[in-house]
Order: sequence, then structure tokens, then C-alpha cells
Amino acid sequence: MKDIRPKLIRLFKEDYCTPQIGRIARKIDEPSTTIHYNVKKLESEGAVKTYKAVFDYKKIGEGFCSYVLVALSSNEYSDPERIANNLARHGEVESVDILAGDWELILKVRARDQNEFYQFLKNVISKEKGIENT
Amino acid sequence: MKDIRPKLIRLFKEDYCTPQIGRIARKIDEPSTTIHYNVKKLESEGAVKTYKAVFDYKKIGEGFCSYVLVALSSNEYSDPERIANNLARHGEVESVDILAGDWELILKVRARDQNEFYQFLKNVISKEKGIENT
DNA sequence: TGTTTAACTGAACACAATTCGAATATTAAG
DNA sequence: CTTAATATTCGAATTGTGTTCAGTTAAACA
Repeated sequence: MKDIRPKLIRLFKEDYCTPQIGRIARKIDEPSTTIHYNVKKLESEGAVKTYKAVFDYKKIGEGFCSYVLVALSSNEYSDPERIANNLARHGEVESVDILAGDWELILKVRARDQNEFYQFLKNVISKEKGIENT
Repeated sequence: MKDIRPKLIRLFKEDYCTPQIGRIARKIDEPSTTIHYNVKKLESEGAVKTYKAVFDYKKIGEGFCSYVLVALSSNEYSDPERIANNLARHGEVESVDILAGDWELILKVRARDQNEFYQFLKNVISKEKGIENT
């Protein structure tokens, strides 16, 4: 037994999927070469960033989902885009969005349970420079 | 000109992507048939629900992202799962999560701009039975 | 330990994506 | 309006990848 499941899940969270040109072509009744051309264009423009799997999080043991509001400090480090990108690199972070209002960022975080979630807060969030408060 | 882009975007939001067995196999150095076996297992278990594209929303003209908190009424209609699934059907709704706390649901909603967002609130949210407040 | 079931794997096959060249449509410029 | 340049569409041939199947190994169970 090779324990491939967790590796697959990790890869699928980032990438390792691809469009189904042929199926799309049949669906909207266009030649597959035309679909191919248009999909590649979307990709090269950066409109499509990647392709990923969508999980049933209960079934992969990551049923605990939390939103974290983040306020940034007003000093030089406070480049929302940069910090957002840093945070998004962590596997636990499902999404990061920049807000207008009292808080600058909202994170969507997945963990197995509350304990693992607090570990994440402690180890990741508090170490990122430029974060004032959560 | 066939205006295929918007059709692709609509399809990619739901599905029409697939795993890259071969690339995964090379990455973790296992036979592609083994990867195939494990991926199909994840799918049949329902752990992987589907595969979709990830967009740069600014580039596809859906740069306006909002979170909507929803409180449900306490009567017979208040089945969070059911209402969550109803709301998730709308293309504007990127995700629905069930909360513990003052509010029952949090929606992540995409629209072109603020105006389109309020249209959505008006036309969809306010018509769903069992919603007390947002 | 023997038996049943699940997981793994290579070889052959089937299917889908990609390339390429050519036709057609769109846009920009004169 | 005409011409030139550019972008898009698309069929035929090629290349590459997923899938099937049958046989093997490993795990679970009694």
C-alpha cells in the first residue's frame, strides 16, 4: 500500500488538472480545434490561472472551515497584494480576498479540526510581517 | 467571430476539466495505471466532486467580490443544507458555507460591479424562502 | 495459515489533444 | 471604399495521454 491519496489531494489543490477540449467541443457544438485555440488564449492572457479539483472536504478529513479577517499594519510592509500572495501559498488557505472596509484581507482556511486550525494561526499568520491584527 | 470565451468561462466554473494522470505519475514517480486507479477511487467515493478552472477574475470582468452573511428564519424552511444548495446553484455564487455563530450562512458572490451585485441580492436572495436577514 | 478482498502494474488499445496549413473573418490604415 | 495586417476558425494528420484488461502482489480476515 503506497498511500497515494494524500499526495493526490495535495497536488489537486494547486494544479495537475486540464480542460476537456473534446467534451466542451461536443457540448457547444464547435470544432475541437476552435475550442483548443480559445482555451489556449484564455490561458496565455492569464484569465485562466490553473485547473484544480473540487473536494468534498468532509470526506478528505478537512471538515473544519474558518474565515479569518486580517488587518495590516500601515508601515512599509503593508502591500496587500504581496501579503495575500504569500498567504495563498499555504495549503491550508483556500482563498484570500482583499476587502474594502475595517479589515484588509479575508482568508478562507481549511483544517482537520479546531486544534489544527489554531496551530495554523500560530505558526503561519503570526509570523507573516505586516499583519497588525486578526 | 463566435464569442466562445463566455461559454468557456461558464462551463469551466462548473466542470469540464479532468486530472492529468500522466503528469501526476511522473511527479510522484508511480506507474500511471496506479495513479489512474487511485484517482478513480477518489472520484467514486465522492471525495473529489469535480474539476474546474481557476480564474483571474479581474481579467474576465468579474472583479467585484462580496461576502454576504445570511441569517435564516427559525421556521420549517430553515434547513441550512437545503438553502445552501439552492443558493450554490446560481452562477454568481462562488461558495456557500454553513457557519456556527450569529449568522447561519456565508456566501461568496462574484459580479461585474456593485450594481450587478445589488441586482443579484434583490432578485435571488430576497426571493429565497427561509432567509430572515442579510 | 489459508482464504478473500483490495491495491498495484505492464502491455495493448482507444481516445483526445495538438500541430500545421489554409481559409475566412475582423480590424486598422490609407 | 480598398488594401494590408492581424486574429480567428477549422479539417487532416500526428502525437501524446488516458483507459482497459489480465495477471501479480499486498493486506485483511477468519
